[in-house]
Amino acid sequence: MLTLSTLTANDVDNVNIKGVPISPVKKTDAYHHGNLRAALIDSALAVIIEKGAEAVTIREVAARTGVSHAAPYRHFPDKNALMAAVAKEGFDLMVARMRRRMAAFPDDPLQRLKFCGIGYIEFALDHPAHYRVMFGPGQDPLRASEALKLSSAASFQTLFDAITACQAKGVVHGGDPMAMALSCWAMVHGFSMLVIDGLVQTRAFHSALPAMMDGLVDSLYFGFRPDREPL
Amino acid sequence: MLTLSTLTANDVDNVNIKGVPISPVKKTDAYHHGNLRAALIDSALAVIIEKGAEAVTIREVAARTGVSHAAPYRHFPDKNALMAAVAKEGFDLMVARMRRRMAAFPDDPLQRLKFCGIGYIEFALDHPAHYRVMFGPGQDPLRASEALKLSSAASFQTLFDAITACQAKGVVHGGDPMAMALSCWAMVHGFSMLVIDGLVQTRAFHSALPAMMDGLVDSLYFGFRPDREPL
DNA sequence: AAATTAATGTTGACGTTGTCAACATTGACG
DNA sequence: CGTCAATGTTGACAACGTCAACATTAATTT
Repeated sequence: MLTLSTLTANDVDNVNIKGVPISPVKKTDAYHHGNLRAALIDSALAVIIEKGAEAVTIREVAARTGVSHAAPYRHFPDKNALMAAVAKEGFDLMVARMRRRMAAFPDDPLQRLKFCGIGYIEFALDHPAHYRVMFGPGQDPLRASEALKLSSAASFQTLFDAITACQAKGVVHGGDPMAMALSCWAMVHGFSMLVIDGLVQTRAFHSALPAMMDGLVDSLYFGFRPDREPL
Repeated sequence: MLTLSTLTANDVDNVNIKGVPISPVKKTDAYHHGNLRAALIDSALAVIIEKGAEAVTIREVAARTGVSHAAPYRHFPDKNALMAAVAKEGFDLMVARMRRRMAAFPDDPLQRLKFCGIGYIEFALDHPAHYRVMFGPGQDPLRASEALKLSSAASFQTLFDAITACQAKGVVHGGDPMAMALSCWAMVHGFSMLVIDGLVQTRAFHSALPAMMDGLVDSLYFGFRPDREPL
């Protein structure tokens, strides 16, 4: 869930107060912005964080960036293209987070797999606005740009590679790695979405998030069979 | 993924042809519709199926129902309330599907749990438009009506009860049923969302959906440990 | 049966949206 | 210095969500 406590400094461009209309940011009286495309993406993300992806408007994003309402159309064919750029950035950041978490265990593939998944969930919960855009209904993978497809595929590929590395070491069973990767992905994606949408908190789960994540790991490694060793 | 082959008769109110503007349905020249609230929900669902939840407009829904653009405001305070009504209906249908699947195994709690999850996924994949609205960003659980909260909670409760029944019979391990229910829910929700959003097909998974579901069940029951019996 | 009230529908309007065309400004290039 | 391309602005359009005021009809009360 997006709360002030889950925000990081990297998430926030600025903060507006409820009921106070935004004053357009005046850029430095120069006609050419110089880096408008990137600035628009940053502003869009700020609006997503504050108000949700569905509240983003091209006009507000332009105003926050200090340009007129039609300027974005010089850098993005339409609104959806701007949102797709936000999504691509999110995938790149998420893969970086997954890989950084894995890097702490260079010689232990099972831990690498575990922290690959933990990195995924941490990113999603630290950047719920980004995550919602990355996996929102507005993103049709069949119409995505090649750049976005590559960024999106990298997250699954990272997970898949972590599983095949475990199989090579013999620390997981030797079944179909695609099916195993799908199970992992479904689990981490489903959990992330449920928490972001506030569906977990509303059921008063009594565990902290780390304990919930441990529960997911436990379920995936040991399964539900009654004859397993207790955690 | 929404295709003509996955639609059921219950999904479709009518079908429009691309490029052909909708002609407003003229109702029977009566001033009072008589059942407008339900008709608006049906029309909204039809638009969601055809164009996606984000393309729904109050004006188009009203036109398809044969009333003026302001008539919906006599039955719903705003657009989001209409979408929430669509979501509630979806939860009710989903829980009915889950329970109907479970009913085939009155004396086998493990099969009941398995088919509870399968019923969940089947509903989501048979009714992707409904499912997207049910779990979309537009639905804030903290602001949901009591009716919607109850309908939403019923799906989790059904899953939770299936797990505690398994524990009572000793066919799953005796850990925290809440954590186990969360793992199940994350798995079925994540899988459903990934398929609906087209993220699974684009990775060329070579299994049919039933085999994919078996893979999820396998992962959740047996886990990834290498010392388990092969499926 | 008539009058009154409530429910429900319509018309028109407003502010905002996404997006486009035409024009304006400035940086890059020859 | 002139030309061109990139990029920004202004203004306009159709459509949106939602509201107020009005219109119609069903239900209720007298």
